[in-house]
Amino acid sequence: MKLDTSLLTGLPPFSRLDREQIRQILDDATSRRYEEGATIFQEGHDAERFYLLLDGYLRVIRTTPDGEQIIVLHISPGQLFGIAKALQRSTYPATAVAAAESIALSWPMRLWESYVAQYEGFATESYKTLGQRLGEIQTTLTEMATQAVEQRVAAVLLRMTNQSGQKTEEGIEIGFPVTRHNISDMTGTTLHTVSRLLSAWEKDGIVRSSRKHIVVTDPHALMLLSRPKG
DNA sequence: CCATTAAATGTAC
DNA sequence: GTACATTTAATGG
Repeated sequence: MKLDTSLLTGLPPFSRLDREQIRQILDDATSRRYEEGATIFQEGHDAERFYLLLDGYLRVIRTTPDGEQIIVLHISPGQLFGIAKALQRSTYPATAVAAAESIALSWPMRLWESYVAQYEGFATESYKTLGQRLGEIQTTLTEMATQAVEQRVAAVLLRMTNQSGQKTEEGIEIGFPVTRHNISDMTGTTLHTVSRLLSAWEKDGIVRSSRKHIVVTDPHALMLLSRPKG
């Protein structure tokens, strides 16, 4: 399939490139669709390709030695992922799973160096998003270590609405399917506690939820809940 | 305050 | 009907 150059034109890693350069990059790329729940690549496997998410949402997961899954972060459309080379790694540091049906472009990892060398701004923009992710991971870890469960869950809901929120009549809806179990993986608690919190918040008119689907109807109230005390 | 256990109810395929 | 999501109560650290 011939891909349109408008797919990449506005995106940070390619923002300083002209149409012809983008055309070349797209001709190197493979486009693929992933079902909800499909694994794009696995932690520890050889990093053969790097990716750009065009549509959908991904969960990036790490598995602890005792088999527990931690959701490290989410990837939104327009972001590069699986860029192991930027981390000086030859294997993927985490597993990427499609949280919703998704479409991603990918390139052979050997092109990474050539893009970095050849295209102005590609490296700096990529490292910028990498740095932003590290910051996000760090604040998540700090929250996990210092804040109570209720505050962590509130913070995670807010982060997901910021990353993928879509306005509806009711409020802001998280743009991909999320289960209580997913949220418990993100916050280091249990699905039961998440269920109780969401039920309580629903009664207070802060959220509205159904199966795999959450709408935040009162973001300000959640913001207050994400802060200690209260 | 929160995890665990267990049981019941919903909901999608 | 099966499988999975969600809720709720009970119990204990």
